[in-house]
Amino acid sequence: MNKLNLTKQRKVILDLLQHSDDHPTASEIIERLRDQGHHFAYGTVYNSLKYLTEMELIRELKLGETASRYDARTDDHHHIVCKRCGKVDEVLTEVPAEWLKAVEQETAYRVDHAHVVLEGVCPACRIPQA
Amino acid sequence: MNKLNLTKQRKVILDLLQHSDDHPTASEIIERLRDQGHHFAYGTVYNSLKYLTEMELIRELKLGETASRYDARTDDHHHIVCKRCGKVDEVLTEVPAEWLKAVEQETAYRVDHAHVVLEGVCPACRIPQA
DNA sequence: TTATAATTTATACTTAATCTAAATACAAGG
DNA sequence: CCTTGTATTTAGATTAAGTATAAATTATAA
Ligand SMILES: [Mn+2]
Ligand SMILES: [Mn+2]
Ligand SMILES: [Zn+2]
Ligand SMILES: [Zn+2]
Repeated sequence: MNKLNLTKQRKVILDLLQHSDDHPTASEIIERLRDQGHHFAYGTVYNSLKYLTEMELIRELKLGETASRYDARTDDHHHIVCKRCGKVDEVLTEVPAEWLKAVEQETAYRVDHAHVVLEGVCPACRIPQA
Repeated sequence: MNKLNLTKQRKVILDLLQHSDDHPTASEIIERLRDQGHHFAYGTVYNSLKYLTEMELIRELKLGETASRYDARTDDHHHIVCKRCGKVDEVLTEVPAEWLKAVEQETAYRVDHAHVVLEGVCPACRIPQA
């Protein structure tokens, strides 16, 4: 409920994410900041990512890799990972509500949220190689 | 394709998992082994879990927590995590095949596998407190 | 038995992420 | 403009999960 405090560092990091077309990890973000001439402290990048996530300006993705990825897309959606090249793409097709109902029936949980991580092979990796 | 080599350590760990009704992490497994009087090296537990996973006798679960969990249930299924108490329960209801088809259409990926991690509140945590 | 390969063990190391304490920036109030 | 309190950044230390290494042990096979 607090008012947003976008420091220079937080703004730069948010901007970087909003102009990325992928889902970078913290260390990829640090690399890109370096490339842009910024030298924020390691901890600042983590703090900023946490702050932006709490403010719901970005989302933290845990896709089962060692490091979290970050996403400026904040609407509910899923992700698919290419098992060959590691590319992470968006999945906007929504999980059917009846399925969630069925899960509530089965488990007796109240279901708040579902995140699907799909694994597959991306179009580029499927092209036959010479 | 190699024949199974279940050493004493691997057997004990597999047995422990098969008799667990939850989804313990590696360090929880190490604790329980201690309680049973076993003192396997730290690395042996990790190696055994990796071996058993590769042999498909158990499955490694990455539910977005800091540590992997392990599951002796090897048929395809999903998981729901209670946001209050952290309990992890099984979800056997299968994701509709049409949904997977729709994702293939949307992304142009070939989809091999989908793992859903649901978040909700378990029945016990929903009981009104005094 | 002796040689060979696989596994376990103890320990060192890596990586992602958090914590800490000092330095810096920022927002009011006077 | 100056002073004071609060929030943030910084650099570096620390934690936690997991991996790597090399010596010791165990199992397999000639
Ligand atoms: Mn996304
Ligand atoms: Mn399970
Ligand atoms: Zn690919
Ligand atoms: Zn609960």
